[in-house]
Amino acid sequence: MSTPDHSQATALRTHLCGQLRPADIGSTVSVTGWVGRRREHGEHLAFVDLRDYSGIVQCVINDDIDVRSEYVLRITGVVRKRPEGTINDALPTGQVEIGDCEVEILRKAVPPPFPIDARADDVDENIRLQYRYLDLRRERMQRNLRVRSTVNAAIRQSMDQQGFVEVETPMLVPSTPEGAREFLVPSRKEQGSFYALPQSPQLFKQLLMVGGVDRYYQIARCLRDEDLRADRQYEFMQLDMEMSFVEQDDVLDAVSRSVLGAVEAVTGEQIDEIERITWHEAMNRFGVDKPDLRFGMELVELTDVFANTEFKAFAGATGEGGAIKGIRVPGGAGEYGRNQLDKLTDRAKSLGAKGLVWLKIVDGAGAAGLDSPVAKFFSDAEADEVRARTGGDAGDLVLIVADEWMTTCEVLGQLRNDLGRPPVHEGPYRFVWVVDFPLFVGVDRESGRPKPGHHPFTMPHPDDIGLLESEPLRVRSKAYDLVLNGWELGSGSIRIHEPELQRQVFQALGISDEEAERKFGFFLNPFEYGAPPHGGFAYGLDRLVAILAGEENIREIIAYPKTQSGADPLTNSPLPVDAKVLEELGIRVLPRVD
RNA sequence: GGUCCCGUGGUGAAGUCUGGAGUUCACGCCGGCCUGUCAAGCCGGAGGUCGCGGGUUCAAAUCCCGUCGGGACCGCCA
Repeated sequence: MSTPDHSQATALRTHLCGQLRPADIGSTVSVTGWVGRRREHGEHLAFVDLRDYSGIVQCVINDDIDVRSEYVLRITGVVRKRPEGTINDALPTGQVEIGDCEVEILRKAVPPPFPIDARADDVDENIRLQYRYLDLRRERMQRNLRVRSTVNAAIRQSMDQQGFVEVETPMLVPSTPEGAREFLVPSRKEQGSFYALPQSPQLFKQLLMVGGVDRYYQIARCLRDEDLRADRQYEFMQLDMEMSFVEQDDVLDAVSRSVLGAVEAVTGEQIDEIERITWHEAMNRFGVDKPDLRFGMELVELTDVFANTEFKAFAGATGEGGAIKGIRVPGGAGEYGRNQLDKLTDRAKSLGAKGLVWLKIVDGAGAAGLDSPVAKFFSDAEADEVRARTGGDAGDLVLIVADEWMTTCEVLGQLRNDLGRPPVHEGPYRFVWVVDFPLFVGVDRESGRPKPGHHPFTMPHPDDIGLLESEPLRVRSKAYDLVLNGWELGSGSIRIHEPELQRQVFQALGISDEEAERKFGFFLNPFEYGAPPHGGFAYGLDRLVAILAGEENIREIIAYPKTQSGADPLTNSPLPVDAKVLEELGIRVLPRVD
C-alpha cells in the first residue's frame, strides 16, 4: 500500500508511534495515541504501550501516574535503545523505547467492553458493531479501511489517466418497475409521490453517452432493498463506467487496467492480463458462471463414455440435452465415510440433481477396481474410461451426476466449491473475464417468454441475431462478467443503440411497442436524438476490497455496515419517527399485520 | 418466505445431550505488592434477569412451546 510521503507531524506530535526506529535514538519526540497495555512494576517503573494507527511504541514511565487502558495521551520523551535482552522482535518499534517521559492526559477513558487487539476478532459481531468506534481502533480494521482508501485512489488515478470523466449522478431518482427492490423516499412537496434511491446509475450513465461525455466513471453508491449476505449490503459501492464508440474489447481493457491498478497499489503485485473464457466453457469446466480458478477439480465430460450403458440412471442423460460429468476429489476415498457421502448425495439432491453417484477408486482395473454401490452396473471399459478421464488414482473419490446439461454442471460446480474451495486469503489473485453470456436465461413461467440475462438493452452477439426469433435461448450476448477467485466482481455489456435491433429483442421478450414505450420510453426516447454505440461496466468495490484485505465478509471492510437483518447496532436504525414528521410527508403507517 | 447454527458476570468459553444450590476456566475490572516488562508476575476482591415469555417437574442454564437478537445459506439481488 502507498504511504503518504509528507510528515504527519502536528502541533501535538512530532512522530507517529509506529514510526520510531533506531535512527531516531537520541531525538526528543512527542507522540499521541491511546494506552494499549501497561505493565506496572511499582511506583517508579511502568511500561505503557502507546498506540496510534501506525502501530505501538513502548514508553517507560518513572513517575507514579494513574494511566489506564484507552486513555488518550501525549507523551514527550527521548528515544533510546532498549537495554540488552529487552528487545522485542515482535514489534517494528521493538528496538527502541521512549524514556524520560512527560505524560499529558488528553482524555480519560472508561474501560472498553472488549480488548482493542486481535482478541476482539472472536467477540460477537453485534457487540463489535455496537462499539464500532472502538473496533475501528484495531489494527485489522485500520488496515482494511486503508486498503479501501488505496483501492479508491488507484481506481481514480487509472480512470483519470484513461481519459474518463468523473460525473456524479443523482441519489433521488424515479422508481422503476424492473430489477431490484428499491428504497423509497417520500416527496414532501408532492405528497403521495416518491423518489427512489438508485440501485445503480444505469439510466444516467447511458444518457451521459448521448450527452457526448464519451467516457464516464463514478465511484457510485448503489442501494438495493434485497436480503443481506456476507457479500451483500443494502448500500454498496461500485466503480461504474460507460464508454462511447467502443467494442467489447475496449471496455474489458479499460476495466482491466483499473482493477489491476488497484491490485498493484495494494499488493505490489503486477498482473499483465486477465484471461477470458466463454460462459459456456465456464459452465462446462467449472459448473458456475463465476469460476474460482485457484484450484483444480474441474468437471470431466463423461457423457459419451456411457453412450451404451446398462446403468439406467445414466442412460437417460446420454441423449439430446443431457450430460454426464464427474469431478475427482483427490484422496477423498479415505476422507469421506458412508455418512458424509450420504450428506453429499442429499446436498446434490437439494441442488436439483436426481441423485449422486460416488465411486471410490481402489487398486485394480475395471469395475472391480471401484468401490461403489453402482459399480456392478459398470462395464470394465466404462470403469477404465472413467478412471482415465478423471485421472483418478487409488484413494481418490469420483462424484458423478447425470442430468440435464445445466443441472449436471451446476450441481457438480457447487460440489466442487463445497469440497475444494480455499479460504479467501489463500493463493493467487485469479481474475477471469467470462464472456458470451446467453442473452436470455430460462423462461418466465407465466408468460412463457425468455427472461433477459443481463438487462433488455444488452447487445446480442452479431453471429446469433438470426436466432432471436427461432431459438432465443441459444442467442449469445455482448455481456460479460469479471470474476476474482470465485467472487462475481461485476458485469457489463455493449448496449443496443439503434431502435430496430431493440425492437427485435423486445419482441423476443414478448414486450409490445406500447409496453416498451410505457416502461422504457423515458430511457430509450433520448436515443432518438443520436445515441452513440456504447458499452460499460460496473464492479463492486466492497467485494474487491474484501478479497484484497483477505476478508470473507464485506462488513469487515465497511466502516459502518448493517447486520443481516438490516439494522445498525451503533445507531439502532431503523427507528420509528415522530407522527409530526409523517404528517408533513402525508404518510400514515398501517398497523402491523402478522 | 424457508433451512441450519448460536445466545451463560464487561469479553471469550465449558456446563445443556443424561434436570439437582449461579458451578468452572481464561481475559478484563477494582485494591495491594513489585525497578526491565512486553497478552508482565504474585496476593486479594467485586461483578449474573443463564436473551425474553410461557409450560412440564418436588426441582429448569439444562426438557417442551413461543418470541427476540446475531450468523451462514436458499429464495431474492433484471
